[in-house]
Amino acid sequence: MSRVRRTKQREAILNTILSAEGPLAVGQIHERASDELPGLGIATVYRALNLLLEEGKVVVVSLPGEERRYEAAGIGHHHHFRCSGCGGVFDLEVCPVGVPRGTRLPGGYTVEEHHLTLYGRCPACARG
Amino acid sequence: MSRVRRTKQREAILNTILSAEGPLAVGQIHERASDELPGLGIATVYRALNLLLEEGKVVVVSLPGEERRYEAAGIGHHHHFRCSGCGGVFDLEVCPVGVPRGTRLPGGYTVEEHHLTLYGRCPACARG
DNA sequence: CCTTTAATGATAACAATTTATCATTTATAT
DNA sequence: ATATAAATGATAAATTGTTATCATTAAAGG
Repeated sequence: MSRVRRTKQREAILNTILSAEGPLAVGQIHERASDELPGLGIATVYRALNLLLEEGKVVVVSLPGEERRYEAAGIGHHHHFRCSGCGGVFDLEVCPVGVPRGTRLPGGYTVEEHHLTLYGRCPACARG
Repeated sequence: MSRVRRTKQREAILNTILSAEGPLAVGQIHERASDELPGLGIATVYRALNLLLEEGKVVVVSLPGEERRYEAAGIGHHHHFRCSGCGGVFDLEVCPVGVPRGTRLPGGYTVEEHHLTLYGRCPACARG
């Protein structure tokens, strides 16, 4: 008996996420996947995202003060850049944080993880 | 003519924020200030916070995926530690981020600001 | 001590985001 | 090709967080 079916909606949604320059918000996913599949319902996007999360194919990315975004799972430790011009969020490869796991900070705080967001201008917005 | 009045509610709310170990969520502010002033309404907390923001006495702090928090203004550039044990958020003095303003990253991104959150165990939760 | 009116507390109203409902469509095993 | 039930799209409903409303309370200047 089959359980989960393969549909063009889910395919379009996953493709959108996999080909993105960084994590996307639900509205962005809906917009972009709708280009490929006009008429796509927003509820379908939410359902597909929850399924992809359960399957471990996608992870949630939260930036401070912003709505949830979604990006492909398995791209390892990385951080994000938020452009103050276009509002876009991009994956970065650099990790300029000098606090490895296990570091004990003054005050007695033991660091297990960190979350960094860089803000500034992306190349396209740099001249504007 | 007097404009803004000095009330015990606002005083309790500001005291709560000034004496906190880090930024507090609205609910926490309400709880703590209610200890000093039983019966305090949640709407009053919101109103006081908006006033304090306008006056520049308080600033908003957002951690990834969490509701807004509020802390005293004027404590300069700093970051936050979030304890995975008690859920508390604490101010840190360290800034272990090696990306000064103006840095140009590979990919052409120009950094203007950064936002760091460290996760781990606070001293009190370290043994638990 | 009065008077004025800003502030409060309770709660309804809003706004934004996510989930539930349900009739219809469609993937897929036979 | 057909039957079955998962998936979809439209929309209502539920959540969560914040603001507006309004009768009552209480700062604070005279």
